[in-house]
Amino acid sequence: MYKIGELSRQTGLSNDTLRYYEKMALITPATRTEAGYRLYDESSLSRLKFIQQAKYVGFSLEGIKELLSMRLDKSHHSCGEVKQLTEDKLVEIDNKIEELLRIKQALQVMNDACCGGAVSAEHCSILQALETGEPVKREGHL
Amino acid sequence: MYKIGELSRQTGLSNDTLRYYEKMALITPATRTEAGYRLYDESSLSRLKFIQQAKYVGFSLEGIKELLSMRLDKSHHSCGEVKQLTEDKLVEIDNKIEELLRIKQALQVMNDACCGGAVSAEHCSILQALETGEPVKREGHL
DNA sequence: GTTGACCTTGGACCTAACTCTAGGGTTTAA
DNA sequence: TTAAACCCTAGAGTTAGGTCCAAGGTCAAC
Repeated sequence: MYKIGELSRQTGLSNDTLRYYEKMALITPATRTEAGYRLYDESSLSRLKFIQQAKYVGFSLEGIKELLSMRLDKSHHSCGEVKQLTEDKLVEIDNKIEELLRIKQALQVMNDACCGGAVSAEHCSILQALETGEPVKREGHL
Repeated sequence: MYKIGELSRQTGLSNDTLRYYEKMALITPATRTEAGYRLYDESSLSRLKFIQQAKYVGFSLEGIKELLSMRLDKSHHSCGEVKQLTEDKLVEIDNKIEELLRIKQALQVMNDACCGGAVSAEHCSILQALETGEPVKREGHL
């Protein structure tokens, strides 16, 4: 049985974060000492490893809570249910990527059109593009 | 001169958002009526269009503040300064995209390995992968 | 028997960009 | 003259995922 500091060392999560996860109902200490100290066992540790892994692949704490409930009661959940969660997450990630690519594209066009030199920004094509919403073809002084 | 509601209609931003931008020092009404009503002119409108465009290409309000100060005093800023901002933003976007691609890749591997059927999640490869941090090659029952 | 490391709680604070509320004043049209 | 539509302010609330703080209890070593 570990106290919170030991679990913190094992997982790399701070004491505060562990208590926060408890408040969010992601983990619970196996028991408490008479003095009220949290005591954790191996299952807490494996649960936390699971949580960290799920975080690493982009799940929010809410999503992780769902995953954990399926993990805890595997026999009453199907592969399909679990896979739905990862598929939803994949769609979400794809949308974010697409949005970022849109932004990147727009920025890139503006950026490429600008000379970037020490010349005054008077005719800067970036500022002009932001002004109009239209990409500028090429800077006049080039 | 428009009152705030009119500017709101012109820009699609809420009154609250306009007042918020003012508090963040992004805009200022040209003047006020005796009763204290904000009155805006064309320059406020063009400034807001600029802000909206900059937002659209991923700038934060802080970043926009920098852009605005260069826009306001173009002769004392160089193209290079402006371009630096867009280049920094591009790097930031690229990093975010890369992180999302990493996540997507990890999720995709897990997701592809799972049968996703109505079968019990007892041996679900997704749950196993989250358990171990190792992708599972193929589900046993396949 | 006291120092220092550890643990407890409740609650405040952080970021970013709003959004909403309460309580009140103004303008306009019927 | 009154009702609707508009405007004002200050300040609280929202989201996610923590982080920090104060005030205090516990435990081990020296």
